[in-house]
Amino acid sequence: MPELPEVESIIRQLRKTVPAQSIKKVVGHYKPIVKAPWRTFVAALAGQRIETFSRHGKYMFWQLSSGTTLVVHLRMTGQVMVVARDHSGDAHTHLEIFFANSPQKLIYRDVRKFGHFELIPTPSIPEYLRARKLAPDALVITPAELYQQLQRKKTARLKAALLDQRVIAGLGNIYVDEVLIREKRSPQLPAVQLTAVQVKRLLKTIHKVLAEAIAACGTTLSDYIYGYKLAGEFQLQLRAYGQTGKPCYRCGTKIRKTTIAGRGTHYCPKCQG
DNA sequence: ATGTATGTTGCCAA
DNA sequence: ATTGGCAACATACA
Repeated sequence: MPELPEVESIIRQLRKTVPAQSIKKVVGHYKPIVKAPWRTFVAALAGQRIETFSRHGKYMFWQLSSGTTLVVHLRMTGQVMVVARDHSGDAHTHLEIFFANSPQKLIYRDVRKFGHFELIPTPSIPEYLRARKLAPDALVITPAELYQQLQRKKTARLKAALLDQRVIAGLGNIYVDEVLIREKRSPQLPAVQLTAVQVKRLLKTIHKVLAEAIAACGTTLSDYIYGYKLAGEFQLQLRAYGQTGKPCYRCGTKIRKTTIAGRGTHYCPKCQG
């Protein structure tokens, strides 16, 4: 579910709401969410404060006072939220983090259990990104870098290339479709065919769409940020994703849906060829 | 009811 | 080396 704008919205909310106190207790209801042995995880968190929250693409980094960082990836359905200490979780609540002297707790909920928590030394964050071959974040990457990555693609279509986190980090299925319809660019186009000038314009559109989505607190339905007073209102501005059969905002042609690289792809057959 | 789709990513094999 | 397919899991909806 969460792409760059959603993760950014969540991080901003966490900065405002996660207690500054040290962690008092960690409870696991479904421990495989955590990559480390459970005892190791509990020992690493106990007594630490979560000092900073940062993001690269869809990865979150929660920096602990001890010099360890918690890498959190929500995959499709992960949710983190701060709720009352006595809030009773449902069957999908897998982790609970309690703080000293705080009426609040931080919980992790994930219907599909794809998300995960990892423990790494804070100084090795760059190494972690390198090991995953993660491209620069979509808000940071330069036109030249994006062009270079797209040029390396032999046959991949633009849609598939933009979903590839080793090309540009942070875009997912929703925002790629939203960017391409605004750019009047076919998702089927071989990525390698874009010129440097076209890539520069494409990146501008990427920045614009992401900025608008962040301003709207993301797209995904209210529940992704359940517990917060944030709705995720970018869905009101969707022009392609989920709009199958509806008129294109630009020319009125009906939006079509197809499959590219295994992903549902929404596009205007007239504007986007 | 049975099959299909769902925002992600890593692993597999062609 | 690249790329597409599938699995990990649970739910909603034709």
